[in-house]
Amino acid sequence: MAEDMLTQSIQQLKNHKIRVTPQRQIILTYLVTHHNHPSVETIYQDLETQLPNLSLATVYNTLKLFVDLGIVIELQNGDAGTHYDFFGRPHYHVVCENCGKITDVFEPDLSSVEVKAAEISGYLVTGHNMEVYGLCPDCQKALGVTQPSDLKRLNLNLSHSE
Amino acid sequence: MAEDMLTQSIQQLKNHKIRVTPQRQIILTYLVTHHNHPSVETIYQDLETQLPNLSLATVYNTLKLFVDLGIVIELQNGDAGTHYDFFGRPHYHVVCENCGKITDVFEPDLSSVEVKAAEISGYLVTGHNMEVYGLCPDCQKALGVTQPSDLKRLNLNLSHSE
DNA sequence: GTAGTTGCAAAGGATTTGCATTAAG
DNA sequence: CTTAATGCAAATCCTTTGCAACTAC
Repeated sequence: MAEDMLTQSIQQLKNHKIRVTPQRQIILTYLVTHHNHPSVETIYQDLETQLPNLSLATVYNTLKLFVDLGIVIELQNGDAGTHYDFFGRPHYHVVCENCGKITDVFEPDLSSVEVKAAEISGYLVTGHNMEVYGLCPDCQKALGVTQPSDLKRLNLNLSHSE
Repeated sequence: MAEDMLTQSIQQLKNHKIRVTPQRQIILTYLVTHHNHPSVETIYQDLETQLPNLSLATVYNTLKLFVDLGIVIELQNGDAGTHYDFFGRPHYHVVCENCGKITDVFEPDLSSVEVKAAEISGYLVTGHNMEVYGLCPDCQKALGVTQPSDLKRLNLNLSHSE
């Protein structure tokens, strides 16, 4: 399964006549096997044992390449940098506005929204990115928030909280 | 209508005991009356006649404040900086991957996705942000692309184009 | 062999911060 | 008055770039 995704993505590189370097294979493998929505820095640190001379610039370049190919998508969670996620199956994300945690959600399918958006806007639609914001279960407990009205008590930098 | 939105947003500042300074009023008015999805730099330049001593830092601070209050949302379009949009009525955006243009779409309502995401993830959901990617009508013409299969001919940095 | 990639360091650019000054309530 | 907000400049941090050395094909 993860193997398939990896093989398929490498084939995609070959189709585009993009060289399959060890760096690209290792970063790709990392992304296929980790669902932790890593930042560039996280990927860089996690791979330093496997690739001692790996350059941050290479991580940046490689991720940009993967994003352009549609293999990987970019995410923001309110922290400083950009996070990345292998996009083998369409899904979207729920982001915790308190701790920045990102959770995958595979339902419902939002392709109908793409169709509708194309009709209304006249764009030739190629994809989408959905982010839902909220408080993750852990932060709800930690903050003593269990219903929407509790949010008003908080002086957090929570967006969308009226 | 635009007046209402402005009054309502200013009331929101007062409710939060946030001072209603001329800078905040002018930036808010700008956002309520412009649907051009401006960057910080654009806002800064457009307001320099009205507020000769306006500081870029104030624009940044003010926008961050408005985002935290949920009055305004942030958008990325692939260009360098962040863009902003007054969020008086829920809507989402279609972004051109070639020229960066951003178009508002007010249908369909996606609140049901929030509900579903909350059920699945256990988050207390407060909002969402949907971005649909594609080629705007102008860029379709300019590039001679009229159907999805034409995208394969392009060597552009288009994400999601396989 | 040769064009595309890498690693490194330096450069670039968006955003934030510190602090004295100003002004909202 | 009191405290938050502003403006300015410097600082910070993420990301990109230039270029010589290297390597996938």
